[in-house]
Amino acid sequence: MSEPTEKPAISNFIRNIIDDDIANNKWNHPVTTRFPPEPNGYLHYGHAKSICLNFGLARDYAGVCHLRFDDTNPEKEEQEYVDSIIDAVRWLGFDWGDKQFFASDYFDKLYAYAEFLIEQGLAYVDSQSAEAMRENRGTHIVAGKNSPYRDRTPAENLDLFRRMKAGEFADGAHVLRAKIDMASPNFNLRDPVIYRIRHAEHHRTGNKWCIYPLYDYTHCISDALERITHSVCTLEFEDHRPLYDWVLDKLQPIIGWHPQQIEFARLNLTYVVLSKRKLITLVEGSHVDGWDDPRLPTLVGARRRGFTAAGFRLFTDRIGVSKGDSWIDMSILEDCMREDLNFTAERRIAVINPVKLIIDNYAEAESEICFAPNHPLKPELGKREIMLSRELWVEREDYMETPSKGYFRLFPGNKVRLRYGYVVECTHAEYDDNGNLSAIHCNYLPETKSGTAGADSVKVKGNIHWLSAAHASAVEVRLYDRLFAVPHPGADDRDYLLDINPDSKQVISAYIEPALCDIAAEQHFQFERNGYFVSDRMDSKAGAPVFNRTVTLKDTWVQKK
RNA sequence: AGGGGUGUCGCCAAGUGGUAAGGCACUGGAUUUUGAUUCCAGCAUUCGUAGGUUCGAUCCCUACCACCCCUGCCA
Repeated sequence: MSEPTEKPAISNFIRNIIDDDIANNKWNHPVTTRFPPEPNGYLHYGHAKSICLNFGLARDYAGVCHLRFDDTNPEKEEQEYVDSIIDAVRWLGFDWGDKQFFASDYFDKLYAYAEFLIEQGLAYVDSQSAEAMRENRGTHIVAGKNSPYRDRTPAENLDLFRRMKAGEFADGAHVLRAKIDMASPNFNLRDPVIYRIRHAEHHRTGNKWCIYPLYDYTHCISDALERITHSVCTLEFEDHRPLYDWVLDKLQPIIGWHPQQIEFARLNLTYVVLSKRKLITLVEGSHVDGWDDPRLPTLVGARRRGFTAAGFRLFTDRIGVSKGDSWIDMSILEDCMREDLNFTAERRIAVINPVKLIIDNYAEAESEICFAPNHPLKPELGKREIMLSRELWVEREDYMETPSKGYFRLFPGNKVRLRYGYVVECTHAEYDDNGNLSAIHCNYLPETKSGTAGADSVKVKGNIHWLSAAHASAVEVRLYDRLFAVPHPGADDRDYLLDINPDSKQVISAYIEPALCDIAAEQHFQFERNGYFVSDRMDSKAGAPVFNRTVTLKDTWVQKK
């Protein structure tokens, strides 16, 4: 077994473009990408794809990837989100050195370039109302109408624009528009607004500005100023590329750099929702326990769930990148987490759904030590001691009064191994007044202790985990499952809230090895035969960890049933 | 007077005028004190459909079909 490494990347359309550019020495500049979030919310799995893609490209081509906050909308953006985004990208394992920028860093330049466009007759101040502008924009089949203000002179525009900046006008009184083509079949070119008046405090520039540039104008210029070579964004910006190119073409004389915008298909994942609007509803409607709920597809949630950065990187490589709309099944992500955790996580024992197993021929007062390896793939991690005694906790699912075909665990007359301990033969079980299983009885075979010469003298198929009832500790464990019960929540205009999986969170008390009580927060373990768990980084307390189930182990037995 | 994209195995995804990579899933079989892991083998005569060009087409041409995106002073 070797460490799961991220394989050499296979060809994709973005790499092909970069390879060509390098072959042609197009840039004479290191490959430079950027991850450009707007700090107005929490990052989710979809962002992880973009982050791994952009930073991965920079890493593979020995270039750099900038982290740039697209903070041009003062009404929505907050420092809190900036901080959480920084945490998330770092957590995913990437580093951007001093290449951290804000679009708001460029407000002065953006403004100066706007004056340049006005002077060139390429932008004008429009004083129509928002409604009038919408009406005059036209439709799919009708060309837009020119604004009555479209022919203002550069001098008049300059004067108005400067007064907009000076705060002489109310919000919405005027906008600055690029003068392109109101009849263009591409709406983005029907004289797009590039500046609007907003008397609002900005999280970084405070009250310095009351006019703010819009995305299409800001993004391309920010890219160019940072000498980005490949500006990778999602498909819905394909229609914006002509505008991206228009702005940079017009500004070529003063900026002299023109990155290539490349669009890829955003991530679609089954069994979750990724739209910001829906995530907000889930949080505000208390369908989940906040933005870092382990069931939510946010990165803060993923981290609490026990998902790992390496797992996300593996996932990104595994799903590839293309321009085709596609749906990735949640099982792919879960499997990536298993693959990482299988190598990474130490093994421990926990009994999640306990029932007593009584070894009738084991002396009541007695107990003994058994040894369990901490990681079957890494013997260098050593072994730990586990106490065995007469009364044990085992999983309810490990007993069947009348076994179904192929079942090879506990049932009367059958032998199984108590993992790392003895082979026992099941004799009978007890039931309470309600008919529920209350205890299982067995006898052990003293010569079969694991690690002794006679260990293999009796061959058994079944192998179950257990904990000494007298020694085990009880802790809170949260069993998480997929948030939605169907692959495509809300498909066919159904209310997606109706598709929520009612059993996505189960809080239970489970038994664990006593030493586990002292572990630190955010430690990953495989609870043998149960799955991967992590000590919750928010709710664990000294001596009293809380465990979150990250993902179960693959189980071909339940599949067969 | 609409425009921009995408269609290759169940799910992703390479490829490209010379006869369909890879991964995941799945199915066998081996190993296994986790029904896990690991290992080995199998898994598209076919590339949305129909025509055309060509010795040869998934690739070029034509038409058609399906799906996604676009009329914020959001990003």
